[in-house]
Amino acid sequence: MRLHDNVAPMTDLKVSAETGEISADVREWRQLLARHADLTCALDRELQAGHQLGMSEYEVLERLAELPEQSAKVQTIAKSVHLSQSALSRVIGRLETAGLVERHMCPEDRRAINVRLTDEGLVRQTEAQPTQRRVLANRLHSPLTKTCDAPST
Amino acid sequence: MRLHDNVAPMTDLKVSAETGEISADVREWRQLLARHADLTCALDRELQAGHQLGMSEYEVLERLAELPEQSAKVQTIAKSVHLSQSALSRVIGRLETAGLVERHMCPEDRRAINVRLTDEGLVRQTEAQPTQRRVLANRLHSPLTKTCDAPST
DNA sequence: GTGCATCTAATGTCTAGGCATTAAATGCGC
DNA sequence: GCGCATTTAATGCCTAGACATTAGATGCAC
Repeated sequence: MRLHDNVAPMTDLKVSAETGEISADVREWRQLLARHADLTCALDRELQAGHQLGMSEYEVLERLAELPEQSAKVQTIAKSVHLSQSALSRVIGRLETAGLVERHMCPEDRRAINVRLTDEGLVRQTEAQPTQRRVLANRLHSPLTKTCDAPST
Repeated sequence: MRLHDNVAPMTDLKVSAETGEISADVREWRQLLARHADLTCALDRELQAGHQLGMSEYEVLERLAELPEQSAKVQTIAKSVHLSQSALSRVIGRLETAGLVERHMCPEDRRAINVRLTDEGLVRQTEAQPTQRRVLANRLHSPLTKTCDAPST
């Protein structure tokens, strides 16, 4: 679960010192977890089934496709995606293997790598986008039954 | 990423057929992802550092502690936690090894397992709860800088 | 009773992803 | 120039968790 080093050192602050009650925060947190699980699950399944893409792969493709130059340094991508640097490196590796992006050396900084969307990558992202949008539209504001069955049929 | 079988078969529905724009849904989805990553990361880190508990372990302890009888069948717990049946079984295994819960056979249905919070488990959950509440209070509505650094100091 | 479908929880296996380390490149101090 | 800290991306290693399978228990049909 843990992510890179995102977390501030703990300091104490208003703890409402609840005893046994379920606080509003906890209710909201559980809703967030439920929504996240539902969407993540649906997106992953539909992107995989329809376009052979995992959610992280799609996210990276999408970020590249949004840029006018359709390429970016790994570091830049890292800032807009919730993945550790190593995980991102591996996602890019999978995308490269699949022929959807290419890795190129940066001439001006030879430590950095430029990741460029290939034509096929753009096609794939363009195909997958409606799937993602449809899932979001269907589920982002749906009632949340926890057993998240079939609200869209 | 994928979860059990939560997902409905795809059917087409209002796709707003956006072209290149970032839709409101996408913005909302990215916020959800960011919030989830931030909280997950912070909770996991603080629960681990302060109480030797992962987030999933804590969630299960909390669910049990909320029940008057402080025990439940695995199946029942599964319904309130976003884990596959196998993952839950392993979380319970870790909790059992740590002495925080006990597994007992159900007399009335010998397939089922009753999971009971031990005294130590209750103590641990009680100690950890303020940590969880503090993190939620600090971060659940904080501005979201994506590089989620130190909003609480 | 004997099958047989169903349900329960545990486990084998695999992948994604996190942390730590590494190698290469940079750039600054000297 | 020569070191040395910093930055970049890749990789080794490990854990959590998902899917598939398994073993045991149940219960119904007959």
